[in-house]
Amino acid sequence: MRPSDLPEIRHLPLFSEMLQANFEQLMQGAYAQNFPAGVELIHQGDPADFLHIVVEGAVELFAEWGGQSCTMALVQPVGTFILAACIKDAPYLMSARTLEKSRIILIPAPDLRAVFRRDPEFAVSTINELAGCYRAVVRHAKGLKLRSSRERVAAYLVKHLRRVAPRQCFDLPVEKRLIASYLGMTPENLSRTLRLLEADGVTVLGTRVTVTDYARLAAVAQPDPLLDGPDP
Amino acid sequence: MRPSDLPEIRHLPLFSEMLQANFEQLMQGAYAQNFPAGVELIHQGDPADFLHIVVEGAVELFAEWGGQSCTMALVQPVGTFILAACIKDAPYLMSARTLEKSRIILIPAPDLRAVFRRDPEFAVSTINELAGCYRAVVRHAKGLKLRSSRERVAAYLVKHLRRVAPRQCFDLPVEKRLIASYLGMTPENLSRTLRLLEADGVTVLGTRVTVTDYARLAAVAQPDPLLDGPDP
DNA sequence: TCATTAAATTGACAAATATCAATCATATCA
DNA sequence: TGATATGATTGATATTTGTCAATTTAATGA
Repeated sequence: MRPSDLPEIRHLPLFSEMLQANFEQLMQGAYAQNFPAGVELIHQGDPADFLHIVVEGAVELFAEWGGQSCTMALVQPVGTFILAACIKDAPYLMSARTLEKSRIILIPAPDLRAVFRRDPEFAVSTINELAGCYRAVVRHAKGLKLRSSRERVAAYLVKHLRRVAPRQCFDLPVEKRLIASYLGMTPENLSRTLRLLEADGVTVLGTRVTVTDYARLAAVAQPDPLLDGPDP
Repeated sequence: MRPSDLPEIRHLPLFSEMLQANFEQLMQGAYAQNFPAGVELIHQGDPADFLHIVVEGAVELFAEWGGQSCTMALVQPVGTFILAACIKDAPYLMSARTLEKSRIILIPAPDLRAVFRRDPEFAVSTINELAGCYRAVVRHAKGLKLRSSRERVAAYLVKHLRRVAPRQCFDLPVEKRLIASYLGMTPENLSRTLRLLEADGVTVLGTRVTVTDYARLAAVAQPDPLLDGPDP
């Protein structure tokens, strides 16, 4: 574990409120590992051994069934994943792979479970973290069921325009095939949809997204905090 | 609050481990209410005031956007809902309505938040409850993205055959239009799909489902605990 | 730099799913 | 019990989305 990792982790909402002694103990059992891009960190169905924290790089959470695969979430620094499986001591529901060269902190699941039994502040933080994760998946499921693929794409663009940059343009954070999979559609369908959205005030050239008419795009997306998350 | 309500609630995993004193305090602020069928208990977007517990009847959680609506979950006795919104003190992501005459216990959200800060056992139970809810939605989202509607219907039947009754037949727990909405399809599509599944060892007459060839149906559904939940 | 691989795009087509309308069945209630 | 409303089913059709194949574009590494 690198000394510079600690403050970053300590500042995560999940760890910021707990007692220093407990944090130190948690970190004592933890270790860091560097992975190249494209490494499968965990495989769905395996027993949950470690809470994972992405310190550098990017990780894709994906799911497989019947020979297919789909992206479920993207974790970027500094973020944790598969907390719920660790807590329930249950098999992972999702697999995870690095999208780029990544640095991951691993905290043994039993340590985690032991500490939140002792440290009420950490328990409260865990509760808040889980509640947040739950709400994020509910929003995602709502989007899948209530919006058409065109609306999902528009909403994705609006969301990133507001979050990543308040300006008229931004770069897509990952490959389009991942975005397509995350949005529950094929790459071909995404490609065509982006082309069609040019009539609604947005142009995509490579990874560069330029919004020429926000109102028009928003009219397609109908952004809603109950589907897209809170405004900031 | 009826005296007979208490033991039932106390036996819920969420409340079974906490100190009696804290349970009593929680129940002191709580109250019960009886509702006829078809009442909207909560509306998405409203601030989260109360944790809801269904003691009798049945409640549908649904979501709305752009003039459409879809079923997200079904809560039956004895079960809780919208815990996450209460914890985060955030707007409800889903609306809820009674499907039949129902008896609901309401626990003020601030009481809830106060008690799990004091009672570590309750905090741990809350963590487990939330982790379970999270995993349930993840499984639901996986099903929506990875399975076709035919496969979702088959999986739904297999799941209920194993859960509700180990025998060859059972009754659908709710109206077909709700099942369709829950599975992310139209009632017409569900109707046709059920007819087509007759070639795969299942017959549906009204609400009665009869499975004549489990192996065949299971071959369509490819049941998987990572999508359908644990076996029991 | 070029060669090689992977991703993105495009077109033609097929399949899945939704929509609309009509009918049938079922439940509810006066 | 019969009248009425609601849900379920069915057929015809439109729309959406996926699949397959071919090509272009971009990224990567020797």
